[in-house]
Amino acid sequence: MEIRRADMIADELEEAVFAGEFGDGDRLDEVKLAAQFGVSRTPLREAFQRLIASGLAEQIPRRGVFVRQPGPVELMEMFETMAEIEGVCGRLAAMRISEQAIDVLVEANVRCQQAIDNSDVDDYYRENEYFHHYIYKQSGNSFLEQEALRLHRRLKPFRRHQLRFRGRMAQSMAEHVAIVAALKEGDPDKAAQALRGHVAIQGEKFHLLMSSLKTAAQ
Amino acid sequence: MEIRRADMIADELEEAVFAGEFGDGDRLDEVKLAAQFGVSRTPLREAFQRLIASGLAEQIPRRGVFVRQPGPVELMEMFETMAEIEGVCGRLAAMRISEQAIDVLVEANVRCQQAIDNSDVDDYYRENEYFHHYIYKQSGNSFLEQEALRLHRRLKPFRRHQLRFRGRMAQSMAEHVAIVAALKEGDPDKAAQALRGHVAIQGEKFHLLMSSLKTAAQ
DNA sequence: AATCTAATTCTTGTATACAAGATCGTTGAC
DNA sequence: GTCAACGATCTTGTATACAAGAATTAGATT
Repeated sequence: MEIRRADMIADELEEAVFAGEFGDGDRLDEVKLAAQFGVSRTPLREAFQRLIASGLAEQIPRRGVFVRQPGPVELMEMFETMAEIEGVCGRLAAMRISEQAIDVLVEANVRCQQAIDNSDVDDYYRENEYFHHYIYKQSGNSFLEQEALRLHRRLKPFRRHQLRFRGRMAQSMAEHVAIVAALKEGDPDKAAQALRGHVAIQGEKFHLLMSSLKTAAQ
Repeated sequence: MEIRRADMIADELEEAVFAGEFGDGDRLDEVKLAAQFGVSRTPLREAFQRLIASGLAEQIPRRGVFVRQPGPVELMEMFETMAEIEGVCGRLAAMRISEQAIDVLVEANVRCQQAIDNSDVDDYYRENEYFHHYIYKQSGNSFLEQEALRLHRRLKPFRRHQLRFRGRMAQSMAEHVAIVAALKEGDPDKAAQALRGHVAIQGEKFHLLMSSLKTAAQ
């Protein structure tokens, strides 16, 4: 399907920006990157337009394209927005979720718990992601689901570190259980609140995020 | 600032898609549009990438770029998402808004009421937009604000018709008053609910939207 | 030494050229 | 008459060429 070099380059560049391979303000050098990817400038420039439209880079006419990494303030705003959007997904899901779908979430939580028992952070991470994505879907609103996925993906690199701390997985797990309970009750406000609280950056998590930012900035 | 023809073309094409000048599935013909804009294919293809990244068009490799107009289902989903996001803005604004900012909203509502008294739909529309945008800003989260503005803008062409019906402006006005009251009280849940209800498509509005869709589809 | 200026070099933005896949129409077989 | 195969034509994707604005450097002037 994806025969266009430009598309693949856009994906790779996006990945590179997410991975922090470019710092804030770095210029995306057309000729250097063209040489690196072994193509001409044309497909690169098309790829750039995608990054720009996604807010990953900024273009200054006649000067070039510069990557835009979120600073601490924007990052907090993004996390707050994510928390609120997850809350919204929970609100809608509480009204629409089926019994079978609840069972799926329960099973996902079982696998989460197993990952904790095995102290397998990567596995927990994967199951946790599945849990959240599944709730997005249960909002019954695929437009909202896509928006949630988009933001979730954008924040992924910054969320990574958060679980690797004493007690975080267990607490996160307990919150998952509360979320499922609220969904099972069909209580929209309770589900929204549970998800908001689960995702929000507060207390200890704030400091973890900030310290991870400093190491990433180097 | 905007010296790039590609940027201007992207803006114009976006506007054209919003205005419904292209139907769902219409192919964006590179050579025809290039002739129309009086440029070569290169800047056009860069502009396309922006539309694609914004979800306004879809690219099928080696086949072309096709505009993607939301159907009734997606449109309902978008309006529901808008309602929820406005609710979120209201929730946060209720916790953060200042006295002065509330005064600004009160004044905006006065102008709205004047527009109603003059039966000036366009003026009401403009003031209404200002009211909503101002609430986005009062969320104190500029990332969320931008997301809200983006979706608001996307839905603009479909919202246009809704006000042109008997009693809609008056009811909308009453809801504005209730929203400001909830914000003044500093009650997040009440503000959220008021905004959700104000924006949501329900009852009569649903039929208006659907009928406007049919006329637009021709 | 510092600064202003002019010439050179680099980089971006757009046009054009070319290669390869997709579309369409025609012909021929059944 | 239908369908399949083939060729002509069109369209896309990428490379290259060229023009113009930006950055840089060297030189002249104070």
